[in-house]
Amino acid sequence: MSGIVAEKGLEQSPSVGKRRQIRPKAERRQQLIDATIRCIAQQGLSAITLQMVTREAGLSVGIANLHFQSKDNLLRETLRFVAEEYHGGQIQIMEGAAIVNLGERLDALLDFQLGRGVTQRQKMSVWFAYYGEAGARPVYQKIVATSDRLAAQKLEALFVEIIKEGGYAGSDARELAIGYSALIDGLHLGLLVTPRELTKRCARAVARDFLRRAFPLHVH
Amino acid sequence: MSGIVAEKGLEQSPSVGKRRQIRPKAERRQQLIDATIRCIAQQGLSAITLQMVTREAGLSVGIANLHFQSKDNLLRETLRFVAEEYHGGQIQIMEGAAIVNLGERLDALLDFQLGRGVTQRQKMSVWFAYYGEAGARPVYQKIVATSDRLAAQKLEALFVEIIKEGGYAGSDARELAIGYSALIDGLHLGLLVTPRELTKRCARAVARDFLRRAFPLHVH
DNA sequence: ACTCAGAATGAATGATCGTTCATTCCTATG
DNA sequence: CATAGGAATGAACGATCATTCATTCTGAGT
Repeated sequence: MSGIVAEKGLEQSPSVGKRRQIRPKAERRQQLIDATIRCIAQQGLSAITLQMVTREAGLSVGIANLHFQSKDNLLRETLRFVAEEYHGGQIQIMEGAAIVNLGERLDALLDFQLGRGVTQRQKMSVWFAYYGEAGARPVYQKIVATSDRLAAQKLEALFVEIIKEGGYAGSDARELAIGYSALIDGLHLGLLVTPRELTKRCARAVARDFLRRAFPLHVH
Repeated sequence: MSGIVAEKGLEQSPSVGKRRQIRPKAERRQQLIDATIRCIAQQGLSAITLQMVTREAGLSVGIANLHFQSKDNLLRETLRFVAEEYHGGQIQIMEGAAIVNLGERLDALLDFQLGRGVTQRQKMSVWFAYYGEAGARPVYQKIVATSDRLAAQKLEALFVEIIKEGGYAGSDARELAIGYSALIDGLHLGLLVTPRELTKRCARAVARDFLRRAFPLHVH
């Protein structure tokens, strides 16, 4: 169903495979993290329960504390996974040698950030669920900041190249990178909270418009 | 201390005024909403408790269910209050006749949205705490959408005027309004999650840069 | 085929939460 | 001053949660 994260649909079977299976630790951890993501997206971070997560994973309640020492730790590791997946995907595009043309690289980045897929909405929910708690929990701030910083640096470096290539005078790469990142975050928020009034198509157009005003020679 | 919302500091007294007071219903409701805002900002939405809120308000536990029928309802009304305060403030600036110059009106709007004050950070926490749950709770989406729609319309109308006055060809007011709103939201997010890497001064500069590129004759 | 390290289970525990409601105590009204 | 209406209280209750751990079961190594 979801395609990207969940490779196995075995544990969903309702009343058949009751036979317990022993699997390597890393696999179980990922299985629980995936279930946590689905639960947060469907029920919210404040309503999440270990019974809920383990049932979604098709496992028993005790296993969560076996592989992650506590519920808090499971939530932290889940955030770390989502953050690294999102920022890692961006970084891969930005420093990937596959695309030489800088304008096309911008396009690829935008496609990734506002790309389609049911998964995307799931991830957005998780993303902002943690952001919402970040104000009260410095641990979340720290986890996000770690991978966020790297992506921000790569984006700034890409903008530096583009500014140099296009000869855009009076443009500050750092300021533009902060602006673009904030814009994407804000569009994600709009897609999540008011999906009726902000279509994905419109969000893409808005982001593209930002880039066009900044780098007219490279976009469109 | 906080100036805008909390007018009364009487209930903070720790061990003195134990004498119970009877106050009008509307006042108690607001008192509880204010306490809820402070608690969410400090502890997070997922950790909030009625005992926590009522203690912060200097009242007994039962009073929350007396004035709001349930905890869920208290949280909903708190979100409604914050949303209307934020969007109402914007609308007041945008349709206020006090400022005739359109460029100055933009400045005032930006000052309001990225203005200083301890209160601001408290409100941002609450704001995103609810956004984080919006994916799983359609009620929150509805509450925010109600006041958000109005502010979005007013902003678009302001941009239409500015585009007309400045003769900015090829600019879509609706698209720009969506982009500007998203940018502000994203900057708020950055200020909340990575305050070390995004100063308020920098956020202002980024937002101003966006407006300058869109309306060069009106800004700076 | 046998064994055993350790993965997996789920009933039990104690803590905490939202909600209720019998009771207490203000205060407006006469 | 006396009184009634209702605002405010907080102990009590049932539900639910995270966490523990004695027990069961698996599967790779011999």
